[in-house]
Amino acid sequence: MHRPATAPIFLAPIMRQADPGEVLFLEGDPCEYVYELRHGIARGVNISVEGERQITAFFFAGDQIGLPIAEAYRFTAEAVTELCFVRYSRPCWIEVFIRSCCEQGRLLPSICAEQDPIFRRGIIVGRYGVLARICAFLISVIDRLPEKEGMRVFPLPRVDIAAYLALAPESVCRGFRQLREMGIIAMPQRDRLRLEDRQGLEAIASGAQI
Amino acid sequence: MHRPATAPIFLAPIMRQADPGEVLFLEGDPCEYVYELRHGIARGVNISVEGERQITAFFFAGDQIGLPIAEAYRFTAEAVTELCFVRYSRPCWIEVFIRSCCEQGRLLPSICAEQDPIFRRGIIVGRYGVLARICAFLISVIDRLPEKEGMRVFPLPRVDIAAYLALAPESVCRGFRQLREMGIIAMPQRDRLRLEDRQGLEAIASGAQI
DNA sequence: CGGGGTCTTGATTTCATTCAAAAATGGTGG
DNA sequence: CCACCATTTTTGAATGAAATCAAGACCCCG
Repeated sequence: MHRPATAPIFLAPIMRQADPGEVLFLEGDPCEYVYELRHGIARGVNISVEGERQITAFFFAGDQIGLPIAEAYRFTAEAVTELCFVRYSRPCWIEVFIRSCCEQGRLLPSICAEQDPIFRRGIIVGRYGVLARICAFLISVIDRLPEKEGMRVFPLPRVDIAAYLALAPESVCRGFRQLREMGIIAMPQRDRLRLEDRQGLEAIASGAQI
Repeated sequence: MHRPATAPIFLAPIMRQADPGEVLFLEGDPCEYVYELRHGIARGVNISVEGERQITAFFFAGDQIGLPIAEAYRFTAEAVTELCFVRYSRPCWIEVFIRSCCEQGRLLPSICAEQDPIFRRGIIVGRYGVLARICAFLISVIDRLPEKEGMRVFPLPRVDIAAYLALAPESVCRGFRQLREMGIIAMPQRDRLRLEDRQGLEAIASGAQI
């Protein structure tokens, strides 16, 4: 299991659980804890005044989320699947952070690890075309999904993928079908996925015409 | 090195300049310097393999960009207008960063200040509709534009706005026209802008139907 | 006073959303 | 184990919005 370089420094904390849909923390709340995912998938959610819901990132086992970079959390974090996680209090996390800054002289994978998915999502959503977005999305998640009997476990609801890609759920569905018909992916069930043609996927993701 | 407590955090560095279009640093290059803008506007650019160009952020006077959060810069930085800036070497910046972490116990506006615009852009681009995106964009920049004779100086090329909003330049143009006709903004010249109806702007930005 | 670039406008085409409905899935209780 | 229901997913057809295509206007600079 992937784990950030800071993890071993912490004392073993209590392992906690969350059910699908459960909220870990709310956008705007003061950053009290940093959450470290051990198992399962979480989503970062932002809701506009008018109720438009965007998923700004998906997070996986090994990710730390809710870093106290600002005073308040910048997104709401919810469990997508059953979740196992631990959490560190803000002062405790900052202490470890600073120590590891001093020792290693670099600003830590941890900050990067939370910011990067958000950054990448911006670029994915900025692409033209349903297929390009879906492919770019798949590339960014496929390697972090657990494997089972030669297939990736892909438990993300279509609605969530749509909210992440800024598309209608129907468009997501049609996109997946097209990729199946093109022989780029296999999806025998909703939540099982296998990459058949990585090159093709990458080509479409980076804007190649079909 | 001994320094009185009242001393400015950084020693006064050399003031540098850049012309429109000039590159400050390139995506992928190792983070050698942090750039602090003193005057003018810069853009963060990401180019896909196929040449699709996205502007992932605009930066203004007071912003620090190119923070060494990862080993390499995650975007290319270019001057949009004439630019004045200073820069700090990576080790120097990190030293100040850590000290200020320790003293204040918080992770600094500085990181936030670079990440936030990128985060916000993701949300803007994730919105449906040309007008909603343009309005959300205007809200995020209008207060950072310098004022002149009762109008904001708005020197961003339409092409850049389009690359930022993931729209065609023509759509940006039509959007601005519509906002003008609705009496929400005034744009007597390309690079002059006045907000006539902030509430209206905010309403459209957050998804209100017209 | 040109001339190259950016910007704006209009007409057309393309593509994604929407609307509507059917199929699949998962969970529950008999 | 099966029938039933609620929810999610998938599919098809129609609508609508933004991209594209093609000119024309404007602006800056020499």
